[in-house]
Amino acid sequence: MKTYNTHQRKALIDFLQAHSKEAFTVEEIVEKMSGGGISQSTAYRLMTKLVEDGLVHRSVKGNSRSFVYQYVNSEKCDGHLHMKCTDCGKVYHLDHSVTALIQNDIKESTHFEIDSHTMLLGKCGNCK
Amino acid sequence: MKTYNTHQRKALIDFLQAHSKEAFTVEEIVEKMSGGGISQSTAYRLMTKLVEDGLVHRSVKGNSRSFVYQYVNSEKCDGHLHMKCTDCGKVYHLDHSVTALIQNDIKESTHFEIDSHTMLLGKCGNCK
DNA sequence: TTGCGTGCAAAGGTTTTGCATGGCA
DNA sequence: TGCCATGCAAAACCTTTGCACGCAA
Repeated sequence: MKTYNTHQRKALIDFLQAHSKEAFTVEEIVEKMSGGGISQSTAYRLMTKLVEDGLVHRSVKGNSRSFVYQYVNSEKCDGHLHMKCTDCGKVYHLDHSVTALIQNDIKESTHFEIDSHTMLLGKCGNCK
Repeated sequence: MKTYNTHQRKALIDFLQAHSKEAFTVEEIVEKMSGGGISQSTAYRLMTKLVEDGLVHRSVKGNSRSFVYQYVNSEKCDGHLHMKCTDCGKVYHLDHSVTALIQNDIKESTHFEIDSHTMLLGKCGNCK
């Protein structure tokens, strides 16, 4: 199955990369990309693929039954921990230094080696 | 607002407690409780309350847009983090002191408050 | 007896899909 | 030119809600 590099696909990836510190619903993406011209169904179809490819992370938005998407290239995320806000779904990256600090705390007391796929859950500064 | 201890409520909690190592969709719960006689709408309404009350944990089922529910009384798990070995699957509990250390590390650098539902992934001392 | 809880069926919101058309390689 | 991607609208899916009745306290 070939994958065409269409205008919509390029525009969507550009948008997500440019706002990689935010998490959006598909509705928001379509709205904010109104200049980029992408339909809702295409957006849904592309998001599914991007999630499968590990370029985008999907999480539940608050207590709703909709999802938010965020550009989080899993290849580039090795070596540091991530935190996900259980309210807004946004994913944050922890510094390597803090990651190392935590890994050491745990290793010293338990001999357990946490890996960086761990997603720390909680509430971010904006949602508290 | 009073809370009546109805037959349906009792039966639902009994069921979830008895299967606290499994996670179910509401559909599955209604089906498996067919003897217990609970309607889907009541099940949804009760699950919402039990999640709010911290007796039940809700998570997304795979890639679907439905949720699974599991009895995980947060009172008994609060205050410390959990680690799951990706090799043997065993879940370990971190000491309060180490938990606090980690929570502080993160809070100081990011204002993010991690909660104890977080499951730290990695390899335990036995599996390395 | 009071008023919250329940069940049914209908509504609601989000995501997926069928089909004809468009456009990349 | 061949075939995947797109857009539209309709369908599907899961969950929530309105309403009348039932039942716990």
